[in-house]
Amino acid sequence: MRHQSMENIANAALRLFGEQGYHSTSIAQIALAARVSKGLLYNYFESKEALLHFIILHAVEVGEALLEQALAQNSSPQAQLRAFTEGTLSLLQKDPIFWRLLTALAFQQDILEGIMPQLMEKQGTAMAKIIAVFQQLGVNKPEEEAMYFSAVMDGIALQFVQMPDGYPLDRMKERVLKPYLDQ
Amino acid sequence: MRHQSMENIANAALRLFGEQGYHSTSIAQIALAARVSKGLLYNYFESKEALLHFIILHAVEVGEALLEQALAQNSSPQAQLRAFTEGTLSLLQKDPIFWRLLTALAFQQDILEGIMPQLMEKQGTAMAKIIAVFQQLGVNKPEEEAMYFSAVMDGIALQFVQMPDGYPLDRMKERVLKPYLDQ
Amino acid sequence: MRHQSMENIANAALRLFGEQGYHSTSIAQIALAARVSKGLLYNYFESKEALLHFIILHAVEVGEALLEQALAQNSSPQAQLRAFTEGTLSLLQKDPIFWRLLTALAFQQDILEGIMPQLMEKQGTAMAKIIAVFQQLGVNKPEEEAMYFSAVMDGIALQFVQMPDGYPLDRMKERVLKPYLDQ
Amino acid sequence: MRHQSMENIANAALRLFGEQGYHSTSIAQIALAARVSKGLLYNYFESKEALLHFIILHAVEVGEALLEQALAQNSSPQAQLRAFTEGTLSLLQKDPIFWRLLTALAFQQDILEGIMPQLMEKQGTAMAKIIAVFQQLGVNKPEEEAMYFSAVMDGIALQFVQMPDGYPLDRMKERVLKPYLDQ
DNA sequence: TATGAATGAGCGTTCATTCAT
DNA sequence: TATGAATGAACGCTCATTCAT
Repeated sequence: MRHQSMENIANAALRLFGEQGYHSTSIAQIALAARVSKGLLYNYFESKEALLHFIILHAVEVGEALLEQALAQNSSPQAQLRAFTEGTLSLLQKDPIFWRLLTALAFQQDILEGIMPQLMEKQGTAMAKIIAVFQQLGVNKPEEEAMYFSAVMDGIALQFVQMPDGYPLDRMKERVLKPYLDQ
Repeated sequence: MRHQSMENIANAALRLFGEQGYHSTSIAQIALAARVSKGLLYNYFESKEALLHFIILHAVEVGEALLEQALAQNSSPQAQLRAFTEGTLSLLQKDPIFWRLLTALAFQQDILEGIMPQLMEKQGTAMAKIIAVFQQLGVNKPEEEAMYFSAVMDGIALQFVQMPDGYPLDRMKERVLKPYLDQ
Repeated sequence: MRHQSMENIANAALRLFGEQGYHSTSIAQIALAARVSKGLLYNYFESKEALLHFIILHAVEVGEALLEQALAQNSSPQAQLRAFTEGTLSLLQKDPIFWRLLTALAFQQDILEGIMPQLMEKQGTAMAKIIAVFQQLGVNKPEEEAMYFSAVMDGIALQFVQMPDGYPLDRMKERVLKPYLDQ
Repeated sequence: MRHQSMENIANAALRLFGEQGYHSTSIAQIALAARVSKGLLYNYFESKEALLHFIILHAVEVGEALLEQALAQNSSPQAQLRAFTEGTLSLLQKDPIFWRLLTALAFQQDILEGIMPQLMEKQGTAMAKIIAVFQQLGVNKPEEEAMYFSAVMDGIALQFVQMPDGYPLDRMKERVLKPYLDQ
């Protein structure tokens, strides 16, 4: 971040996008919340869409780092899978609003068009790593299992961000891991 | 449906909302696609939001009917679960754009506010029926398992609507059912 | 009135224009209140404006008739003035909403443009008759006095229609007449 | 007034509302006449209605100041009454279009709803002061006389704004005052 | 005589974006 | 670096009016 103002803007935008949705949040609101002028915002970000893309890419990088770390800090595939799962769900728990935003955005192609290629590429890379983990786990069809696993994680995230209070995240986590870590 | 025009409007709106998102679709576009005037649209729907709600509720009712049928036309819980799973995924396959719209909407509270209560109620009713199926299946913690199951289904739907071409929906289906139907 | 429907329409329009104002009343509202279709309304009246003009001219004719009668049924100018004054104020009292409409319209040239000439002519005719009464009363400058008198009547009407409840219409009436009828 | 533009807007709106009526004047027309964009208008005024209210309250304050001054700068009730009467009529003469607007508005409740309370309160305060003047004049029933006086003033204003050219405003003024100031 | 589905111009309003300062 | 006055295109929506039936 080049500047405090830039960080303020990104944070305010993140919060407001998450709370109200992208389209329902105006530049004026963001500038007000960030305590800067609308003009300044355009010094840092080319457009409203560029601001959004900046936020999204930041988030995705957090997820990448998490996966990276889970793999690096553990040697057995079991431990890696557990670390990644726990890390992901704990991110969710720490900032549900943010992940709600991301989930919501995942379905609004009108907004994502500009960064879809980058996102797809990053997702492909991550998927490859997860497949490798399942391979080492020795499951039957590692690709299919990785896909199933990531569907489950997505589903849990989806349900959790919809209803963060009272969702049994921990029990779900154990339920996800059980088939792989049992025994 | 009072008239052909009303159906045209609802269909055009569904397609455009699904393709471009709700906010990025204008009334003018819908009217154009439905080959009616903007004014006529307001003879049938009170507002853009009301038009959306109409579409959503229609969709939810289709889902309800599916569950109903799966339960009614099968007696064993195994057959019921399979029928419901297959029915759901076949709906997805038949009209991915539509279900993409629905999934996207699930995260845009600014839009849903008006019908959230109705949706929550319907969802609660459906969940109760699914829990009952798992109870009859004799699984350990039926509530938790139902939740897990619905997370998996949501995750698969989510991934499928994101990438309908090439997604191995059938293999995922078998993967979902296996733990419950395997001997 | 050619027809019951026509009367229904005119009455409904009168009431709604009076209650809500001309611009804030829609043709749809009038048709609904008159229990006819919008289409039928256009069988009887060329346009919304024509409907308004019809109502206004009707009202003005009522006023003309009142003045006529006050003059015809009384021979002394004192009795004529009293009869006209009392008649006018009793009309006000009988249907304040209607006269409020008329008063309001008197200031909306955008609406009146089409019938201004007719109204001016009728008003000139009436004024001439009132001047004649003051002449017979032997006041100093009958033209000026007639103008003053009509200003007073307008002012009272204006205040009364603004606040029909509790306005001391009778006492005002006596106050108006006193200078002319005393002794 | 924060800016020249704001003044331009208010002046243009005043003129157009007065000439064409509130409903028949569009925001586009006002912006055009004020030589600003439609958008800018909304930087200064929340809505078309708020713009109107701003104009009205400005006008009413002018009237209040006039009464205040008439009372403060004269000690005898005769002089106060004359000063107020002359001041009022000279305001009328200076800007008939503006007062025509105000008079027209007095009858359009659909528009006034938002500021009626404020207006009523101001009017009550003014009326109390006028009653006090009549009390000091020693007339028979001061309240009633004040009401009559204000009806006369309203009636004259009404007729004058309807037909500013050729209306004998001065002679009417003298006619109004005569009963009170004559010896 | 009577209907109401259908039209389309025009409305008030919003908001991402620009630019002189 | 920072402002906020100013723009203008686009939006959702209304409504007087028409016309096939």
